[in-house]
Amino acid sequence: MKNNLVELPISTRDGKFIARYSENGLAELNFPNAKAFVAPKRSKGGPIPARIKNWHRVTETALKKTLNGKKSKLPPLDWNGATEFQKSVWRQMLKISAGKTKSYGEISIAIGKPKAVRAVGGACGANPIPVLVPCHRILAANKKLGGFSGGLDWKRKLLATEGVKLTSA
DNA sequence: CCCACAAGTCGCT
DNA sequence: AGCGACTTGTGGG
Repeated sequence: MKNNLVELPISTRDGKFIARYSENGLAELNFPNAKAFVAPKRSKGGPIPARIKNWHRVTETALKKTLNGKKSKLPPLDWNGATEFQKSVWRQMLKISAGKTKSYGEISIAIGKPKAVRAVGGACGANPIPVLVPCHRILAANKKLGGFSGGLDWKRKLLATEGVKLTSA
């Protein structure tokens, strides 16, 4: 498997995100995780293909708008290697509009496997593109916050920005 | 209210 | 093959 991903930073008021692009589109987006943060080494000397620059521009706009609770056009997403199950889950998440939420249970029903709630949680955690693929809009059954692999702080902040009310916790 | 348990699916060891 | 993961519903103390 070739790992020719191009890394590009995106500076926002919430920190610097790292976007990774493959030949097919946006493959990964990372939170400005202060600790595990590694300075992006943009494709060793190689020039960045024009289409990637173009995607990056779209990604940057989309990310900033999303951080402001607005929806926006997304760049092509490269779900390379993902299983059909995961893609189904992520597709459902993309349908959630800003300010709205769904539960893991609702997602599992939407993909025709009402009992696969736990698997949905797993797929969520495996989501390589947080924020743009709104895994943060997925709440536990009774509108509880649930968990978030990118850090609960982010989930809270993102939901607060979108005006979502949480039942508790 | 809090704890324990089981169930469907994926990915890592 | 076994276990944990961003869960959920049920049962008991």
